[in-house]
Amino acid sequence: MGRAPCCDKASVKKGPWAAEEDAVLRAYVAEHGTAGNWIALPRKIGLNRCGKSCRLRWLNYLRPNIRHGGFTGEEDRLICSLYASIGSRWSTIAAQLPGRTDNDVKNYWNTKLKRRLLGGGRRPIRYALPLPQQPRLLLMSPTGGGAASTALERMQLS
DNA sequence: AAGTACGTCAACCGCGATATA
DNA sequence: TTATATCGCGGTTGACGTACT
Repeated sequence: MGRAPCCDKASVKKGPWAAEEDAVLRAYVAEHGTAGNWIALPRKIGLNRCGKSCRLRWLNYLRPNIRHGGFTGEEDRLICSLYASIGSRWSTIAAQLPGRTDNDVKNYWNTKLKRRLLGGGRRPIRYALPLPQQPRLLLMSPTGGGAASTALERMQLS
C-alpha cells in the first residue's frame, strides 16, 4: 500500500507564487488561521496549489515578523555553534533566531557559512581570488570542540 | 557585447512522525 | 492493530542575477 499523494500533482500549479496568490493566502490565514488543515486550505480559498506548497509559502515568506537576509555576526555565530552541537536540525536552529525560518537558515548555511568554514571564497577555483580571512567559527563550539570537529568531519566527508 | 561559470534563494520532493478512524 | 491522511522536516533542484573572461 503506497503512500497517497497529498494532492494531484498534475493539476496543481507549481513554481513561483504570484502576488495575487500571496494576497489570497495571507488574507485567509490572517482571518481564519490554517484551521489545522493545509491540504484542504487551497481548495477552500480557490488556490490551485498543493497544500504543502501553501504551508511552505506561509511559513517561509508570508508569516508576520519574518526577516530575510542581513544575518548579523551574532546570528552567524549562533548558527555555527548550534550546527556544531546538534547538526542540521534547521528548525531547531531557526527557533533560536527570532524572525528566521528554517529554510532561510539552511540556505544561509549552505551558501555562505559552509563555504566559509571549508575555506572557499567566491570563485575559488576558476578565478583563484585572494580569500578574506577565515573566521575561526569552529572554535566557538559550546561543547568544547568535539561536536564541532564531528560536524566538520561529516561535512568534509559528504 | 557575448558567453560562461558561479552564487543565491524560493520552491519542490520524499520520507518519517504523528493523528485519526 | 492497521490503514490512511496530514504535518513537519531536511535535502535538493532550478531559475535568475552577477562576476568575470
